[in-house]
Amino acid sequence: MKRIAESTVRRLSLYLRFLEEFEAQGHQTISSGELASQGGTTSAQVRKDLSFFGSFGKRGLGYSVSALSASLREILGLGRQWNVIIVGAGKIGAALAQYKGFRERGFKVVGVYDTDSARVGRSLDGVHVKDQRELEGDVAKLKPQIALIAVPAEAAQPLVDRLVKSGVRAILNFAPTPLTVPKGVTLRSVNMALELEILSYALVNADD
Amino acid sequence: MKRIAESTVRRLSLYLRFLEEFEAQGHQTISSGELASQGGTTSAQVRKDLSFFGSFGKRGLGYSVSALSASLREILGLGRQWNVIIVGAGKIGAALAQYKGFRERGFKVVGVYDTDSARVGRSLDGVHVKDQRELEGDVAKLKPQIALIAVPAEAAQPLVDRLVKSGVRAILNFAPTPLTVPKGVTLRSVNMALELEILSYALVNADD
DNA sequence: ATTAGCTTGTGAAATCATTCACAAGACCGC
DNA sequence: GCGGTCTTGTGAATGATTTCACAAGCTAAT
Repeated sequence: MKRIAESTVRRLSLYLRFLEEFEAQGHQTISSGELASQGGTTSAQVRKDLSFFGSFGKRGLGYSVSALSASLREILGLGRQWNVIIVGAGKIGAALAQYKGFRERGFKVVGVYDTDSARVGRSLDGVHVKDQRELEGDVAKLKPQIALIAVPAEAAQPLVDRLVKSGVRAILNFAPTPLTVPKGVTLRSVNMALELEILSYALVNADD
Repeated sequence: MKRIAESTVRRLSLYLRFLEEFEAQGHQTISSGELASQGGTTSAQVRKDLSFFGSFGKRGLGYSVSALSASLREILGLGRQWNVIIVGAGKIGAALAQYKGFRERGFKVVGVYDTDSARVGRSLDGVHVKDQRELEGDVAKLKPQIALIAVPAEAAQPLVDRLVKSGVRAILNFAPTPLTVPKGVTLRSVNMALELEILSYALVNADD
C-alpha cells in the first residue's frame, strides 16, 4: 500500500475518539462534515483521509458510526492488546505508568524500570518498579512491542540502543533530546519544553 | 513578516538546543551540516529555516555559535521569563509542575490549581496547589501568559473558555480531547494516547 | 418512478514544504 | 594578490498535503 502521511494517521485517531463519543450518545450515522467540525478540519479532508483505506460511507447518508469505528480500530491496529514497558520511574515515568488513558485504549504497562535503587521496588498502580538490569531479560520474556522512555537526556540514546537490540520495534521518547534508531524501528518524541517554546514564538509574533 | 511554518519553528528550537551543547563544549563556529546532522535534517533545511529570519552565517566559515544562539533565542522569544500556570494537579499536572526542564528554559510556574479539595494545599516543588476558584483572580494579578491544562477531558473546554476570558493567550493542552480557542489565542495539544496509537499503526503496517 | 435533497469519493488544482544546485563570499597558504 | 577550498544564501525544482469542485449514488417523499 502507498505510504500514508503521519498527519493522516493522527487525524484517523482523532476521528475514532469522536466516533466513540458519538456512539455512546446513541447516534447511528455521521457525516464527514460532522466528523470534521469536531476534529478541527474540513469535510474534504476527512473523506480524503478515509479514501486512502477504502470506501466506508454511503452517499447521501454518511458513515455508520459503529462500522467506521471498527474499521478505524482495525486500520490503527487497536483490535488487540499492546504490551508496553516504561523506562524511567521519575516524575514523568511514574505519571505515565499510572495514566488511565493507556489501558483504556489497549496499551498495557507490563513493566517499569529505573536505575535508582530508591525507586526500585515501589509500586505504581499495580506494576512495581524493577531494576533496569532486568530489562533485557524481561523484554525477551514479555515481548513488549512498545517502550516509553522517561529517563534523563544523556541516558536516552544508550537505552534506545539496548531496547532495539532486545527487539523493541516502537519507542515513544519523553527525554528532551533527539534520538536515532535503525530502519525498521519507529521512534516518536514528545518534548514538552519544545512545545512551550513554540508557544513562546507564537506569543512574541502574535501580530502576524 | 511572512508566516513561518510550525515545522520550521520546531526545528529552530532544536537547533538552539544543540547550539547550547556545542557552546558548552567550547566550540566557536558550526556549519549548517553539523547542525543538521544533530537535528536529523539536512544542511539545506537548516539554511532555509534560518533564511526566513535573516542571514546569520559567514560563507566558507559557518555560524558563530554564540551569535546564532542569541539570535534564535531572540526569534523564539526566550530572552525573557514567561509565567506559566498549571491547571489540574493530578498525576500529569503534578509531574509538569515539578519538571525542571521548564524552569531552565525560562518558563516559571507561578500557580497550580485544582478543584479537588484533597489536592488543594499540597506543595509541588515550592508552588502550592490552590483552589480553582482562585484562578480568575490570580490570572488578573499574576498575568501568566501561558496555561498548561491537565484536567479530565470533559472539564477542558469550559476551562479553556475561562482562561481565554481572563486573558491567557497561549495554552498547552494535555487533556485527551480537541479544544477550540478564538483567534488570537494559540493552542497546542499533547496527546499521549494518540502518540501510542500512531506507533500502533506503524507496528501493524511495518512492511510498507 | 421521478424528483429533490443530501453526502460520498476522487481527480485536478492549489498551496505548502523540502531538496537541489550553484553563484557569491570568506578564509588560508603561498 | 591569487588559487584552492569551504560554506552560505537562495531561486528553481520537486515532492507532499490540502482544498476544490463535481459526478455519482443513496433515501425519502410524493
